[in-house]
Amino acid sequence: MRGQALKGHLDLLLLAILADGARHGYAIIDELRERSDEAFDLPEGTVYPALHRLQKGGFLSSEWTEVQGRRRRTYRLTEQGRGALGEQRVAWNNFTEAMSRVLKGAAWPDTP
Amino acid sequence: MRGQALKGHLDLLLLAILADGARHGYAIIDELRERSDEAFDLPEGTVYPALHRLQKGGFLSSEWTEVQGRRRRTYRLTEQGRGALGEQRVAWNNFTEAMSRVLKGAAWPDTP
DNA sequence: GTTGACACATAGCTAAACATAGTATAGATT
DNA sequence: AATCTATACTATGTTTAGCTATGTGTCAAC
Repeated sequence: MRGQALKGHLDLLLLAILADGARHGYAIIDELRERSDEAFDLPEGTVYPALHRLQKGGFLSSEWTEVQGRRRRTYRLTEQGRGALGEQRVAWNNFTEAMSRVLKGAAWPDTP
Repeated sequence: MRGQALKGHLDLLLLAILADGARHGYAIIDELRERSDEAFDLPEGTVYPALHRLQKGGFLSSEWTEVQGRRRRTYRLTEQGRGALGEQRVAWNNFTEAMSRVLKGAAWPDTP
């Protein structure tokens, strides 16, 4: 996927993944890749800072766990995060609808 | 509409508007606002630099016209711009489909 | 003992949307 | 006459957020 498409929509993706249950960062990356059919193959440098930002904003909580010698930081949605997910879903729907209205008006270059 | 949602999708919008015929910057802003039902009310500081960027990239051509004492720079799609519009439409579809796949998996906070 | 998957962190770059301000004309309002 | 509003473009600077790059460390496999 071309790079900057998900600008501004990454938070929604992360919140949506975590709405299905608490996960650690690496697992979130995996699941994003799988659910999107490889479309979203996000680098760690994208996801980890975003998770930190969301936690700082109060949308996520986290705790350290240790699994077979490997430390993991497991994130889960807060109440506020659940609310934000709902809002961002609505915003996403509004956005795509506005996009379609604009795109619908335009002539298709490939179809005469 | 919340500001930064269209990050990375503005070019597609501009190309789509211009696919219906040549227009000058201010008219593009107007039509974007109308077609989107006020959702996209973009400031000039967003649109004009984007038009310059698209022209610099070879996707648009422009010429000065004078209408009732007011100078206008009228933009039109180049052949390359028409191609880019097609590509970006496909990319947009892929993007929204990937988003829905991720969002579909997630539990809705409002619906039990 | 080196490679590769797992798992996290962060300093710094960059692009792009946006804020802000400035220039200038035309027409309506005061 | 003066001011305001809409029209129309330009330039400068800020900010945000995704990404690159790099570093740390564990474990299993080869």
